[in-house]
Amino acid sequence: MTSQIRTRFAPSPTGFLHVGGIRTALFAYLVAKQANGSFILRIEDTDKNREVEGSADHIKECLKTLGIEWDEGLDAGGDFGPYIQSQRLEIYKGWAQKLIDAGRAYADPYAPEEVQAFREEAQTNKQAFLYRNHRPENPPVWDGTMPLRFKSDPKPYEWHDEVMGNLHSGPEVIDDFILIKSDGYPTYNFAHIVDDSEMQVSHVIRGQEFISSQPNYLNLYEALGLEHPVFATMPHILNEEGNKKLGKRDGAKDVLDYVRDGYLPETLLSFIATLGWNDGSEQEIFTKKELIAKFSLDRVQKSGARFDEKRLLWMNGQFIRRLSVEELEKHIEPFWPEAALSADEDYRRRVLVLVQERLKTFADLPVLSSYFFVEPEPDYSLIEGNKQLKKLSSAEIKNLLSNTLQTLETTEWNAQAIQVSLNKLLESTGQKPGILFSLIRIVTTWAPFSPQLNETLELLGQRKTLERLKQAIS
RNA sequence: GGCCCUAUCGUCUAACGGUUAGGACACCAGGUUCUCAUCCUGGCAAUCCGGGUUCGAUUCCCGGUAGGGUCACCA
Repeated sequence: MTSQIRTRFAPSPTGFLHVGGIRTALFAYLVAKQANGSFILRIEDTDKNREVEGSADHIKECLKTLGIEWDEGLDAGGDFGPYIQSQRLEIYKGWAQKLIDAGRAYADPYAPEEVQAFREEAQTNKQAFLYRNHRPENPPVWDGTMPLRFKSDPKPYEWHDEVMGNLHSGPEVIDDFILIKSDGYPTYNFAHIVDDSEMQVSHVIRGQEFISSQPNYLNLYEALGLEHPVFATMPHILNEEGNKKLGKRDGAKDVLDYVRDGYLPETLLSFIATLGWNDGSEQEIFTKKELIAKFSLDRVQKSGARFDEKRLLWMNGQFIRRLSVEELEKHIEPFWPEAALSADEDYRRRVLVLVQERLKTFADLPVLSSYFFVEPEPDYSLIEGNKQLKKLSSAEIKNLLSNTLQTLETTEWNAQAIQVSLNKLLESTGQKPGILFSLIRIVTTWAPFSPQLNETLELLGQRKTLERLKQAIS
């Protein structure tokens, strides 16, 4: 008998997937993969009011984009389907009937307003609300039109959590929660336990918001006669201010937005994994392969971590620099400036090589490369704003540029020869590189920054270089 | 308010009783014959507070404080 590791990611289709959700998915994925187990994708669509059209597809796309692939569940099949909760209603009813038969579930006869009144009363008394304080003595037979509640058996619990360690609670947190709503759909509290059991999930990995209902789940597992899986609770990812969990309102972005903004999926993976986890070494950046090999739940931080975009940006630069030209070309495809699209492929590749180490995100490409493809608009503020150049008279500038023009006209056009010529110019004009090179750089690119001068000119080509010099002189 | 969880540089974190409390991001300064970026060097910067336990506490215990979660016919 093998005890296979089976983890799942079970989002509800209520909108986009932000980094917090992705991290939970990633960790569940890593736990499964490193043990040669299965990672399951299940959709928890038991709240039809909150359901957002198309979110399931979107969730799938996010996971695929980041390379978090599921072995079982949506689109992947498996022996424990269906993997969409709304298609499993009969299964939940079956389990619910068992509880009714065992006297562990009963119909909730109150009108919503009545329950609300109980709740407010508790609030007034500054107490936590417990439905079971109002448990009806002779509940009606459940006919499906009323909510079905769990008849709990309050008691203290101690349990282990792979991330949080040993946790405990008193009987006062156990309550008669709803198993099946009056619309016939099960609640998360009921459905996930049934599903995890039926799907033989070995590790339940989820966010911190469920930690306080854990004792209730434990109580239900007992009533159902089920062994509970291993639990692992992930701390929240906090917003930039660090004062609450990351959510849409804090401008939490869709993971795919980061990809659209020029971040590599690999960066996102490494960044998200190291938000609250490290392997104990001083390694800062991990590939997916390394994560699968090195990840462990017991090294996940217990406290929430803030999402630091600066670090993400740095990390993306690191990943971009590791890319081969071919990989870079593939990823950067959608980011080329308009004018580059008609340019020669080989030429574009050479531009890429030149700017690669300057890219923090792919979105930086246009600023970094446009002057290779279109004639730049002269921007004299670049000269006037330069501490050294602004001291020169326009006659002096023209003179320097004329000398440059003359020299470069007879220069063999490769980076090395260009550098030799530039060095000669330094000597003949008696100028410092800070003046001469800056000047040439500016009038040939009209950009605030560019790669090394000789390489820039080489790639720009002799014809364009000379043209731009002439234009600057006239 | 009840219950639960958490607490190391600004940020992400390392140190499972003994370290000058380490690394990374960010920031600052310098270097790489020009800019920007990269890269290199250096700098700034932390154990929430108070009690214990101990020869010795970032580490263990207790109490504060602060932050977070939860108390739905949401997940």
